[in-house]
Amino acid sequence: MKELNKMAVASFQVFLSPVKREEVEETPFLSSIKLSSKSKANFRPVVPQNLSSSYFVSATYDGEKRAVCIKLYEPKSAKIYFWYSGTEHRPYCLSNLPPQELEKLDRLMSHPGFDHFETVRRYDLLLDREVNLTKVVAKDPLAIGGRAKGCIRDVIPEDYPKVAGNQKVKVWEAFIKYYQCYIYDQDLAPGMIYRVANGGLVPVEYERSEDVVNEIRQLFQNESKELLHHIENWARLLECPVPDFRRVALDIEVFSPVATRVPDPAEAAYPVICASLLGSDGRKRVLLLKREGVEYGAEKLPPDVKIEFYNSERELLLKVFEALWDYPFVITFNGDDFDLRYLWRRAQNPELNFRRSEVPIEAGRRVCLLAHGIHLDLYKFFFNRSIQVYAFSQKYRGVTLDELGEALIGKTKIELKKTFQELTYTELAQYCLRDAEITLGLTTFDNDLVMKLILALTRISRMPMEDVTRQGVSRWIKSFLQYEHRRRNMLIPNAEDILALKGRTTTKAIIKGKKYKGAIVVEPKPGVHFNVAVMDFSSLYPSIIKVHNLGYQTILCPHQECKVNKVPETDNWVCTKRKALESLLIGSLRDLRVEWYKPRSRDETLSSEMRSWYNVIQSALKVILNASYGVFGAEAFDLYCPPVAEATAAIGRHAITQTIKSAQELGINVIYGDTDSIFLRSPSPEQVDSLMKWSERDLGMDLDLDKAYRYSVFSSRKKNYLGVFPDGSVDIKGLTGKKSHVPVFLKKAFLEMVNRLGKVESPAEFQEAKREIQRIVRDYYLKLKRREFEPEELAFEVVLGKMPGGYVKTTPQHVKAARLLQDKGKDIKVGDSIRFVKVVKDPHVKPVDLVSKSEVDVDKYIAYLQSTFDQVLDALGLNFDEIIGRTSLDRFM
DNA sequence: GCGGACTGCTTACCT
DNA sequence: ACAGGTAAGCAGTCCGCG
Repeated sequence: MKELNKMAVASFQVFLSPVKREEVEETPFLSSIKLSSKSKANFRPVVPQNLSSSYFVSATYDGEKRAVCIKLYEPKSAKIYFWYSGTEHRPYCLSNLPPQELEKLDRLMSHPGFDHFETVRRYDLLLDREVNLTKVVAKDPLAIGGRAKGCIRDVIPEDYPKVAGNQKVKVWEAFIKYYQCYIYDQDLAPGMIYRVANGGLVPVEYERSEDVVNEIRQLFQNESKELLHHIENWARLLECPVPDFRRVALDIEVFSPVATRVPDPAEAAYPVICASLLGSDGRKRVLLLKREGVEYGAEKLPPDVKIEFYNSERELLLKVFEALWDYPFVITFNGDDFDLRYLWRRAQNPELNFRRSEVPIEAGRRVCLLAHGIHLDLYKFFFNRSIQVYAFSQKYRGVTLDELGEALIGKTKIELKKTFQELTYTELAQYCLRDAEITLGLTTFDNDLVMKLILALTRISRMPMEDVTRQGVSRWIKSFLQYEHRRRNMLIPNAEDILALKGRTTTKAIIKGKKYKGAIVVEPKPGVHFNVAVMDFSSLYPSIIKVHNLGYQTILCPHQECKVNKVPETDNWVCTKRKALESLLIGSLRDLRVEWYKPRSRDETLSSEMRSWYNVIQSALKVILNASYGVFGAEAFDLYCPPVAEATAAIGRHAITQTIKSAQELGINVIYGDTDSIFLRSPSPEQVDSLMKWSERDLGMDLDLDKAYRYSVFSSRKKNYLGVFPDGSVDIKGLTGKKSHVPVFLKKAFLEMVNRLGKVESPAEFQEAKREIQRIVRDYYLKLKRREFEPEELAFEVVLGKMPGGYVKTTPQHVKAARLLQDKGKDIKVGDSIRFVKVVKDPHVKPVDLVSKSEVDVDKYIAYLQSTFDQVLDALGLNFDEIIGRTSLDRFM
């Protein structure tokens, strides 16, 4: 085990005046606590010489100490401790110029942050050979790449051509945050357990069951040694137990002179009038500012909620700050941009007279972090598309506290009938408390699922918890790939170098403006098909990346002899001599999820606690795996390499076409397929089995039976079908009647039909069902004709993708409605759902609240009813016009 | 000046 | 700031039309 040297600094967090606070208890495992007498450090939590097992939860760079600060969470005391790196590691970047050439650069040599040169060797994966490089070591990360002019990474390529002509000079690894650099080089594992011994940071091996280790080894014995090694490494990170996170949810309310305006945190011009602090320890506090003319109110708050009144805003803020110094984790919803930012800005107000050291918030340009604990902004986390789609299977749509609360924990915000100023104290308290309840609830439901998910992602990505919650999946993947490069002494390439060598694609996308051809969708066979089996490749793209050795190094590699190893349908070739890092890492994650965590998350022989943890891990892996192909086609990704994405998709197309061919040769009727799946009409178990074996043998990939339908209904439209399971439940894909923006009137009609279809068990029962479906269609048609509806039921609900003013090319209907709302003084933001009804009069839309029954454009709704039902009626051999008794002449009229 | 054919924009969805 | 493919509706444009 490796011990790291560091410098030990002072003690514990101590509050001197003006904040009164109980003496902090000394915990027995802290051997030396030094209390700093310097007022500047009053509020700084400090470093113990010794500390028992604690979780590495965060890392930052401390500019004053010129050291990496690692935040350790000790779960028994439920406190955060700091550990600082020493001088053994310094920020650096790499250059291809030898030291004697670099020495010619005045601005480099005279840079106050420059320290020294070292000569190093690295493996350059693009060139497939070792290279000699100079490590330019600095005293401070800002010297390498600060915002000030003349930082080292700019100076080297700018100045060298001036002294030596046009020679190609480059720098590498100059854009890596220093604390990440430190994590990679010291082989640290965020999210894992460490202790501090004599001032050194020591990894702690947790107790692992021998059985688990052996079972994993057994399970993957046929894989390569390298792959097994990675599987075991990931498992070591992911099997590690999870602590209980002591945390507080914070929500504040601010006075506003204009009822419809939210106060701007950049100004923080108005007082904070209420704050809720809801602890995972059960403490529930609502802090209220006493104001003139405000009534107490009759509302009863729960008895365990402590209501605190403050005569001055300063006192109130001090109490809030006290909690922010105390709790190791602080949870907010949009705290980066509102709650914490507002508090921070407010504390700058000279009238409130706060000293810098009293304020626990460190406001950056886009984030607000805590000087002491960890701030997790759930808005950013739930906004993450990958989290939304893959971890929560689109259970929520809009990313608002209200919608998330409703969708995940069944708790909504309190609806206000009055403006903020008109609220009584208790009404305000209730409102604010509810927001904090939802915020905390979002981290506690399903046994702290969200906290566990964040921790799992922290371990995989090797990033601090704060960063994991704020950044997208491409950053997570980048981070662990950078770590793996450093582990192996490989040079982390510059994006432009990959692009220069491997930026071209050879296939033509079907969609205009896309870079390469994607997946195949099989033309469906329209009609009703009984006994349908759906087979699919488990994790198709990650499997391809694994099996076909794909990565930026191996695609279009420099070896002449590999050029025959062509990717089908493209001009790309893949290396036959080296193993790609991405192939190894994504492959091992895939195998671990598919073969280990997914089955065990459903294994009834395990405790429910174990199952739920395994379920968290398998969804974390799912999030990463689902993005692992896409990132190579995403310009923002540091290892952006379009031919890798192109090859992955091409091999995917090849795999599914071959599979369809093979199925047909086995005499199976393939009725549909999309990307990685094929739909088979009443195949025999033997046929299914043969196909699985064929895939395993000929493609080297797992083709599994995914689901079986009693019957399925297809129109001629792709990505558009309905399948009835043996138990009568109905799987609906892509049909308009299920889409979220469709008026409830149409959804209700559609649902009635779906329910009827769920009851059909055999072809013979279809006649009766068809008759009833015709009746349903007629009923709803007549309801529209007779205007038997409420405008509310006819509202479309479409989300604004931009600010209403941002639409310059066209003005879609929901934007027209949004602008009408703005005219009424409503505050409209990106992401808001706009509810509107189609009307006869000119702009043809109206916000739902302004519509009366008589203005509704009934014909438009009948047309919508038709298109909604046509998707299914086609397949049933029914015709909308005939059902409603409309002749072609009627339609002409 | 109007309608049809067309393209492009936008959203929601599938894998 | 993961990808491409598909459906649907509407907005805008162009062209023909005595």
